[in-house]
Amino acid sequence: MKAEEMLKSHKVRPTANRLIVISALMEHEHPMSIKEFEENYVNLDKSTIFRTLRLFAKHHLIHEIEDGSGALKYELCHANHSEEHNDLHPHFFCELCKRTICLSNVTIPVVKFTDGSIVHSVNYVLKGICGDCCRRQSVFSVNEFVEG
Amino acid sequence: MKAEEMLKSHKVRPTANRLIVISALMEHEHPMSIKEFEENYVNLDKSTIFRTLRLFAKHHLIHEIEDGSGALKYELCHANHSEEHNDLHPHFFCELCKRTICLSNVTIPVVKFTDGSIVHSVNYVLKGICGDCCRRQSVFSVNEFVEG
DNA sequence: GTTCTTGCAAAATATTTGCAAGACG
DNA sequence: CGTCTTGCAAATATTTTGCAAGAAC
Repeated sequence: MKAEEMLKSHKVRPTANRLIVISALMEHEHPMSIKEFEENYVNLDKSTIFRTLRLFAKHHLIHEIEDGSGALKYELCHANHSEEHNDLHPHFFCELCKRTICLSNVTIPVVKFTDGSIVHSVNYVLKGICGDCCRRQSVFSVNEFVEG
Repeated sequence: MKAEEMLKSHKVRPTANRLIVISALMEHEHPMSIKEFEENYVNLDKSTIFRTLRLFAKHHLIHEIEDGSGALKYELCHANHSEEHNDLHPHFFCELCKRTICLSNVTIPVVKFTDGSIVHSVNYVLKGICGDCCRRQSVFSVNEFVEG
């Protein structure tokens, strides 16, 4: 789906800025932080990015991911239906290369929940050292970089 | 276990401040933010709290929980062994009353992970409206959500 | 014209550090 | 003594808002 249709189908007016933001999210395969938008699209203002992403989230175009990096990350929602986030997957945050990786092949394990609570979203994040970093730094013992 | 033993057994020197912090964590059954410490223990300095908690986390006395409230939460680690966090459980963050509730009766579902990554920690947070708030506010229809 | 959107500045919130004084062993 | 710990102030980081100008309808 093209960027413009994407917005329209979620009842978001496709302004220039919004098209930039949604396109960026469609191109990148990893979740992006506000800072990342600022750095890569210099003419976008921080508060515009913030408000745009908040709007997108409200309209279920994107997910917010708290990966413990200190900054929220955002990624496209691939759910089939606009109101139902059925594309939830865990994320892995690498403490070395600071990347947040979608484990999109893994369905999020659902927790039984029976006390009348309403669940709006699920955030499942693993933290550690990713495979790439492990291999890259195999000269060091595992314990050395656990300690930082 | 008493506060002082707790610290000593994890090789943390039991200073007055640290005893206050660890005791607070032992008394409260819910995860606490730095702000909560500041407000409830006025003579504790913010940076002292911060450094104390960081130290505790490093020595596996506590867990850090990112519940999406904007501030990290901390709670006692009840794991059997000091190096192995086997007491991990999901948390539920209520968007209305802002409480973070431990679903301590639920074991965290483990994601298969096979590419050579090292997992240090797991953060599994559900967000929504807790049962108490739901009942209090009949505004929300129970059917609106994914009953898990 | 009215509403929506944006850019700029700045407030608000949270985390983190530098440094010197004090406590501890 | 030397090291660890603390309090204070301030830097940094991130999120969020106020407001007026501009764009869209």
